[in-house]
Amino acid sequence: MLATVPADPVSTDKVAPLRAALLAWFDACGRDLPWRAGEEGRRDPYRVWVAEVLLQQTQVSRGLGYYQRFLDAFPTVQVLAEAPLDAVLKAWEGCGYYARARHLHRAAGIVAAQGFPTSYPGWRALPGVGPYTAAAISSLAFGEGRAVNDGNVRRVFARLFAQPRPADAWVQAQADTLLDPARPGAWNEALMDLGATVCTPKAPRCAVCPVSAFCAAFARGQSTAYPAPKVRAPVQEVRAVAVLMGDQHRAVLEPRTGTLLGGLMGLPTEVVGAGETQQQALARLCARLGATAQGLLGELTHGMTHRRITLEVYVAHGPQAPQEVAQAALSRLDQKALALYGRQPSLFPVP
DNA sequence: AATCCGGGGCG
DNA sequence: CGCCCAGGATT
Repeated sequence: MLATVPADPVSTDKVAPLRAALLAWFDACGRDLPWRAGEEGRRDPYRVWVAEVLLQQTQVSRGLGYYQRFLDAFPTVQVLAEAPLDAVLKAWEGCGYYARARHLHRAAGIVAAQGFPTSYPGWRALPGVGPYTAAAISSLAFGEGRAVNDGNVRRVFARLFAQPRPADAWVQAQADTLLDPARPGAWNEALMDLGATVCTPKAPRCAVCPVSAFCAAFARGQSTAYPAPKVRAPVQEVRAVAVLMGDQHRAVLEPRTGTLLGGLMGLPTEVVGAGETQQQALARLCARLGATAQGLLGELTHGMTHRRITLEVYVAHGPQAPQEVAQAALSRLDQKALALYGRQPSLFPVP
C-alpha cells in the first residue's frame, strides 16, 4: 500500500551529507541546556520529561526559569508524586496550559509506582505524553530511534523541501526518513536547535545555516515563504464581572473548573451573557454568593491568545471567609484583578 | 482533521 | 498589535 508515496525530496545520496552537516554544526554550536547533562542518548529521564512537558508551546528562553523553580520544588519523581496537586499548580503558576501540570502530577504517581518507562510506547501511554514528548524522551534518555515532530521540525522541513502546507503525517515521514540511526538523540536535539536559533520563523539566518546547500526554499530565495502562515480563528471577545472580597493579600477565592484555567483559584467571576448587561451579571454573581456589591473598583483587559477578556472588578462584602492569596495558584488574569486593590472605587449610590 | 487551551517575547 | 512557541486531549 505505497501507491501515493511521493518521491523523496532529498535524493538518497544526499541523506548522509545532510546528516553529517547538521550534526557537525550541532556538535560545535548546540545549546547548553540544563536537561542535556550526562551522556548523549542517556539523559536523565525525569529531567528530560519535565523539560519536554514544560516546553510544550513555551519558548525555551521563558521556560528555563520555570524549569529551575519546578525542579527545585520537585527534584525527583517520588517527591512530585507525593506532593499535593495544589503545590504542583502553585509551582506551575503563570506558565499557562495548566492541564500539563495536572497530567504531569498524575503521571508521576504512575511512574513512582511502576518505574520509568524505557521505550516509546510506555511513555506514550502516560497522561500528558503525546507523540512528540514520547519521541523526545525515548531518544534523548534511552537512545531509541524515534524522530520528533514539533514546530521547529515542521518549519525546517517545510523549507528544506519547499512545502507550503506540510501535513503532520508528511512531516513525520520526512523526520523518520532523515533521522540519523547512529545518533537519534543528538539528531533530534540538532534539528530543534537549528529551528530555534537559525531557521527561525521571521528572520532565518540562512547565511550561517549548515544545511542551506540542501534547502529548496533557500535555493528559491524564498525561505520565509515556507510554511505558509496558518489561518487562525478570530479572537473571541469576552466580558465578565468579578468581586473582590478582602484585599490584595487575603481575599475570597474559588476554584475554577473546566478546561479554562481549571484547577486554579480565582476571584468569584461570572461571564456576561449575550444580551446581558454587566449589572445583570453582577446581580447573578452576588446572588450566588449571598454577597452585596458596593462599587466598581476598576476594569482590566487580558489577552489569552484565543480570546480577549474585559473584566470589571467590584468591591463586595459577603459571608465567605477570605484566604491567603500567596498560597493559592492564580492565573495572570486574577493577579491583575487583585492588583486593582487600593484604587478608589466608584461607589454605588445608597438607596 | 479540527478545536481548544495561557502567557510571554519579539519584530 | 500579530505571530509563534520542544503539543496533547478531545471530538
